[in-house]
Parts: sequence; C-alpha cells; structure tokens
Amino acid sequence: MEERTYSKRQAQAAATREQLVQAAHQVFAERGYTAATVGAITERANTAHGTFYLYFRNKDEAFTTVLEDVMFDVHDRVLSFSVEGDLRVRLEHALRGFVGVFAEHRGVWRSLLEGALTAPGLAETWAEIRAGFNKRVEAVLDELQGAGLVRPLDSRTTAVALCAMGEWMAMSQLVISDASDADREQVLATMLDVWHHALAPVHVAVD
Amino acid sequence: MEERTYSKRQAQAAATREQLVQAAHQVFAERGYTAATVGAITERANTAHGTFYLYFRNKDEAFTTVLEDVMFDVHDRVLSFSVEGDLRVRLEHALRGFVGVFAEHRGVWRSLLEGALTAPGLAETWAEIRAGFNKRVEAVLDELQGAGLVRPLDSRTTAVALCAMGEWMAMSQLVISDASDADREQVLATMLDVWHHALAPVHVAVD
Amino acid sequence: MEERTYSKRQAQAAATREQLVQAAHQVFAERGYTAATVGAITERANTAHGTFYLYFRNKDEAFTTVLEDVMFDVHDRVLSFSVEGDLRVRLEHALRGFVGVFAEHRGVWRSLLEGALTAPGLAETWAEIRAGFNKRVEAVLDELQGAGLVRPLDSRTTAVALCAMGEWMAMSQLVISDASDADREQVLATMLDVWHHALAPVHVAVD
Amino acid sequence: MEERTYSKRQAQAAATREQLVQAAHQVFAERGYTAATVGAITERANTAHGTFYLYFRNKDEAFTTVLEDVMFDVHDRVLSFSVEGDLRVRLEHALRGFVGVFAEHRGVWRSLLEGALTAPGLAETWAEIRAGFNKRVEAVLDELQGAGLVRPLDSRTTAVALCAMGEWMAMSQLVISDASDADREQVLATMLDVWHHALAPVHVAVD
DNA sequence: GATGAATGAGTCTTCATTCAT
DNA sequence: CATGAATGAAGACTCATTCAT
Repeated sequence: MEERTYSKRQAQAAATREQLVQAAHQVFAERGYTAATVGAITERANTAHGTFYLYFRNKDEAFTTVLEDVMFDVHDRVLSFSVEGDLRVRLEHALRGFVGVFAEHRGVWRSLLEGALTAPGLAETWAEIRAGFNKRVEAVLDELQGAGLVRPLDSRTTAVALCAMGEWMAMSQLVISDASDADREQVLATMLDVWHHALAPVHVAVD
Repeated sequence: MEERTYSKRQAQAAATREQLVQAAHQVFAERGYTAATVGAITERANTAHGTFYLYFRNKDEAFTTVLEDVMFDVHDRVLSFSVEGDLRVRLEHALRGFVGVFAEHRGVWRSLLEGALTAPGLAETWAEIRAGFNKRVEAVLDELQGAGLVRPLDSRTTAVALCAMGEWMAMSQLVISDASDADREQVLATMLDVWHHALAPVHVAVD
Repeated sequence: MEERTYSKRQAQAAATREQLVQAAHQVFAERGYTAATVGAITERANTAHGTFYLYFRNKDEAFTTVLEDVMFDVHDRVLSFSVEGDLRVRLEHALRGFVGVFAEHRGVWRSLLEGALTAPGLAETWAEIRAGFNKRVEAVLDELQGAGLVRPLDSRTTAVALCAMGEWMAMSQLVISDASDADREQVLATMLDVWHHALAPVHVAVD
Repeated sequence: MEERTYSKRQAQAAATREQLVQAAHQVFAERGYTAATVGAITERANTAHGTFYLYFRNKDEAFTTVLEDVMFDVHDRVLSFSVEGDLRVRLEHALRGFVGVFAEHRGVWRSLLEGALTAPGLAETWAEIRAGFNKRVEAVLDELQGAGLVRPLDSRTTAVALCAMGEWMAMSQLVISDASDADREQVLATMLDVWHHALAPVHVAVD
C-alpha cells in the first residue's frame, strides 16, 4: 500500500519535473538566457513559482538540464553510426543529424552562447559537453580507422579540429543568423566536403 | 580671450568624455554587456553618475561608442594596405592586424556577441559594422585584382565569404576561448593559408 | 486540512493587501499624487518594497484601488436612498453624505485632481467614475419622478448639471481650501437649496 | 560711454529675461507644472541652462513671473471698467474678459492648479492673487453701489462669493475640460445671469 | 510534494541646482 | 552677463531566491 502511494508520488513528481523541463526548454529558446525568468517557466509549466526550486537549485541548473535534453538528441542523431555504406554516406548521415540538431534547437543554442558569455558556470558546462562530444568523435574515428574507412591520422587532434569547425559553422550560419532550408543544405554540403577531404584514405582530387 | 575660455572648457569636456569612454571600454571588457552598469563606469571614470547621461543617451550608446573606438583600430591595422610586397606578405600583414585586434580587445568582442544576443539594437549595429567592413575588403580585392595580385573572381561574394570565415574563426578561437600566443599564431597561419589559397592567381597545389 | 491552509494563506495575503491599500490611502492623502512614493507606502505598510508589485502593477493602479475604496463610501452614503420622507429630507440625507465623503477623504480628492492633471490615464479614470455616478443619479431621479417626488424633467441632463455643480462646489470649497465645520454646513445648505429648487415639483418661491 | 555700455547691457539683459519668460509661459502651458523642466525652458529661450538662474531663483519663481504676466491681462480686460452703460452691459464686458483670460491661458491655469496642489508655495501665491483680485472687485462694487447701479449689500462678502463662483466655473468648465466656443458662450451667459441677479438693485423676477 | 507570499538588492534614468570659466 | 559642464539625490520597477503553510 505504502509502496503504491510512494511510486504514485514518484510518478507525479516525474511528471511535474518533465513539465518544468519542457517549459524551460521553450522559454529559454524563445527569450534567451538572461530574459528567461523563473516566473515565465513556472507559469508555462502550470506549477507554483516555488516548485521550480524543488527540482533545480537555480536558473543555471535548469538550463543545464535542458541542454542535456538536447544532447540526447545529438547522440541519437549524430553519434550512433548505425548506417552502413562508404565513408561519404556515413558522414552525410551524421552531419545531416548534426546540422538538424542546431537548426531545430536554434533558440537553445543561442541561449547557450549567451549564457556562456554571462554566467561563468555555463561556460564550463559547455566546455565539458564539448569535451565529451570530441571524445566520442575521436572514438568513432578510431573505429573507422580500424575498419580502413579513414586514413591514418591523429584521431584526437583531428576530432578536435573538425568538431570546432563544425560547431562554429553551425553557430554562425544556423544559430546566430536565421538560415533558410537552402542555406542549411549549403552548410551541410560545405561541412561534408571538409570532413570527407580530411578523412578519406585515398587522396581526393580537389575540383 | 573668449576663445581661450571656450577651448579650455571644451578641453575639459573632451577629457571627461574620454575618461568615460575609457572607463566604459574597461568595464564592458571586464564584465560583459549585461553585467556592465552605468554606476561602475562612472565610478571608474571618477565622475558623478549623472555625468554619464551628459555624453551618452544610455548604455547602448556608450557601448556603440566603445565599438567605434575599436573599429578605428581595425581600419588602421587591417584596412590600410600600405605594405609593399607580394600577396602573401600583404595578406599576412593585414591578417596579423586582424587577429591582433580581436586578441587585444577580446573583452569588447565578447560583449558585442553577448549584447547582440540580448539587445536587438546591437545586433543591427553589428550587422552594419560588418557590412562596412565587407565593403572595404571588397574594394581592396578589386584593387589587388587590378594590380594582378589576385585572380579574377567575384570580389563581393569572396569578400563576404572570407570575412565571415575570419570573423568566426577569430570569435571562436580568440574571443570565446582564451587563446595563448601560440594558438594565436596558429589561427593566423590557418587564416593566411585559406585566404592565400582562395586569392592567389596561380592555382596553388593542394597537397 | 487543505482548506485551512488555503484560507489561512488567503487571509494573510488579504491582510497584507489591506495594509498596503490603507498605507497607500494615507500616503496619497498626505503627500499628494506625485509626491507619494512606493517606498513610503511599503514602509508604512511594513512590507518589503517588492511586495507592492505583488498587489499593484504600478503606482497608478494603487491609486485607482484607493479611489475605488472611496467610491464604495460614496455609494453607501450617497446613492442608497433608504431614507423615507419628503424630497427635502431625502436630498439632505444624500447631500450630507456627499459633502462628508469629500471632507473626510479630502487628501484623496486632492490627489485625484493633481493626478488627473499629471497622468493622462487618471483623467480617464476620473471621467469614468463621474459617468458612472451620473448614471446612478439619473436612475434615482427617474425613480423619484415615478414616485411623484420630482417634477417632470430630462433626468439625464439634470443629473449631469447638478452633479457637475456639486462636484466643483465640493472640490473648491472642501478639497482645495480647508473648510471648517461651519463652512461645511454652509456648503451643504447651498447645495441643498439648489438641488431642491431644481427638482421640487411645485414651483418653490425664491426668497 | 560707460553709461551707454551699461544701458546696453541692461537692455540685453531685459531681452534675455523676456525670452525666458515667454519660453517659460509656453512650456508651462504645454506641459503642465511638474512636467515643465528648466532645460526645456532654456532650450526654447535659446539661452544656456545656467542663465535661467540668473533671472529666477527657481522653477517656482519663474512660474510666478509667468502668472504675473497673465494677471496683467486680467486687470486690463476685467478690472478696468472704462465701459459706459447699464449694469448688465458693464458686467457682460467684464465677464467676457474674464472668460477670455481663462480660455486663452488655459494651459497656465492648469499649471497653476497643478502647481498649487504640488508645491506649497504656489498655493500661497494663488491665495494672494485671489485676495488682490477680490479686493479689487470689492472696490468696484463699492463704486457701482455709490453710483446706484448696484443694490445695497456687503461688498466684501459678495465679492468673495461671486469671484469664487466665477473662478471655479471657469476652472471646471474652461480649464480642466476643453471647452468649445459655444460652451464658452454658455458659461458666460450663466455667469452673467448669476452676477446680474445678485447685484441688480431692482429685484429681478425669477422665471 | 506543492504552494505562492514575501523579500530586498540592484539598475537605469531624470532633473533642479551650482559654479568655474 | 552668459555659459554649460558637473553634480547627486531620488524613484520606479524587476526578479532570483526563501520559507511558512
């Protein structure tokens, strides 16, 4: 009996938390990091103001949570190399996911950039996320190298360089300036070119 | 006699204004756009709070003034192609100035980025600055093309593309992340490579 | 249990609000519209500065609330014709209430006058209050006419004219200049005379 | 020589003062007492900010000066009974001037009302002006009484009562609410009726 | 678990007034 | 006489965070 009540409460709590996270996601995306207020989030989540602090220590933590949400998407769409095929096909699949994540969560990325420039803690959080991502890419490169799909190179350095390029291309082209679908395809094409050129084992002829 | 009085006052006023601009420069650089307060600026400038509004309509205008200050530096160091020599030498000179401006005024650029994400007006200001810079680069490319130092190409499109690349490379590598001197040299080398590759009249072999 | 908690909180909140309204009433009455500050109100209400904005959007809204408070008094004392008797008795009862409301809330009326000359919004609020009051008087005149206590006349026009007279008599004699009790009685007598003369069905001999 | 220079300076000073008074008149009339700023006045007068304090101790004094200006108009048009004719003709002449002064300087009267409710000093100034005016009317009544144009009555009390009535009728009908020319004529007619009724030696039949 | 009332520090902006030139 | 730069006090409003219920 107690058990049931308990788990019922737990479920209720999980639902409340989810509402808050969703609301925070929307509010941060729409208003940006600074302009997003706790009041706006709780209002949209249909909870009391104080409930916010039951699930997050402060605004920063709420944003970090939203970020983790987005990072799940990144892993699903970018880092799960379930696709078969040659290097170019695999790269396009991954990069399309990458570009998509930035375009779809544009507001959140904007907030991240803004927040990183505003709140010292967020800059660190971002650095950690980036490090994790880089590491994951490094591992993928190692795998692909093992499979002979990628030429021999220092996977760590290459991962860092290519990711930085990708991150800033996405930030500048998709997040800061509002990109049309055509632009988005163009960004994808450019990135694909660079990555392929950098990784392909056989020397690829330029133009 | 009248003249003296007049110019003495003018000098005093100019000095006060300069103090405020310097103070604003420092405060924006240290704290960022949002965290910079009028109080902190006047305190550092050793003026009364109200004096600020004698010279600027509001915080935005003060920041714009600081920005114009920095842009003077840009023009001096980047756009004055007084150097003789072949394309690579000239490019290196200009790009070294470019990289220097970002590295030295890092805090201001950070504030600009933050402000552009926060205050709608600043985003516009930035866009205008960028447009002016692009135009100037376009003109330089035309000149160099006339002198046969640059291969035939659409100077407008090229200017926009290369500047965007340069801006975001500088922003990401020098402004957002704190770059060592070595990194800075590395950024310069990369940019020089890209620009040279893009502009050199003889097709450069890509290794 | 829940109910208790709820109502207890509600009671507390209502009390706080009441404190603020009372404090606002006093401060507006003592200092006038412009000179009244939010700080002075919260100080007198023993609440934090921010609490004010929990109950009012801004200074204007607080004043409007105070005004509504006073208008309740007006309705209670002026517009509830519960008294029996002939026209003169009824009129005296109502006008005594009218004069009393102005004399007792003198400071608030002063603030209203000042505010109407200062804040455009308040002038409108006042106009609305006046319109509502006029309408109510019109209805009363209709009733009395039906009962044969008032001679046939255009109730709308008469209401507007008599109310305007009363309002400005009260404003000038009781609100702007500080009236003694004797003055007050004199004002009442004059008003009663005018109203009675205007409404009495049998033509009343003048002096 | 010195003399000339001196008087030249005096003339210059008088001109500057006149500019300031005119400017103050306009600004007070347009913006109201509180909203009128020293800056706005000096700007319109084409003088330096500081010059204001060469001619007025403060804002209050400037307004008082403007008021004196208007009062000259009042004396010219209302209190100089140069017109011949019977009582009604004379009264109409004077009251037409009275109504005109209020309608034409509407903004200044508004400011006076606002200022009297805001700045304690101004309330006194107004009281003094009123007292002077009342006294002057009292004198006129005495004269007319001597000429047999006005019935025997207590000239002091009558002057106070009639003036108060006139002042508040003008304030409410012409100053606070914006009156059309038709309204203005109506106000004049009403006032004329009351004054004539009150003063005429033969008992006027009330219809 | 949830509520929402209360807090109070922090910021921009305006303007009357002074005074050195 | 005139100037205009400088002052600084004052006030409205926002919002992250706490805590009694």
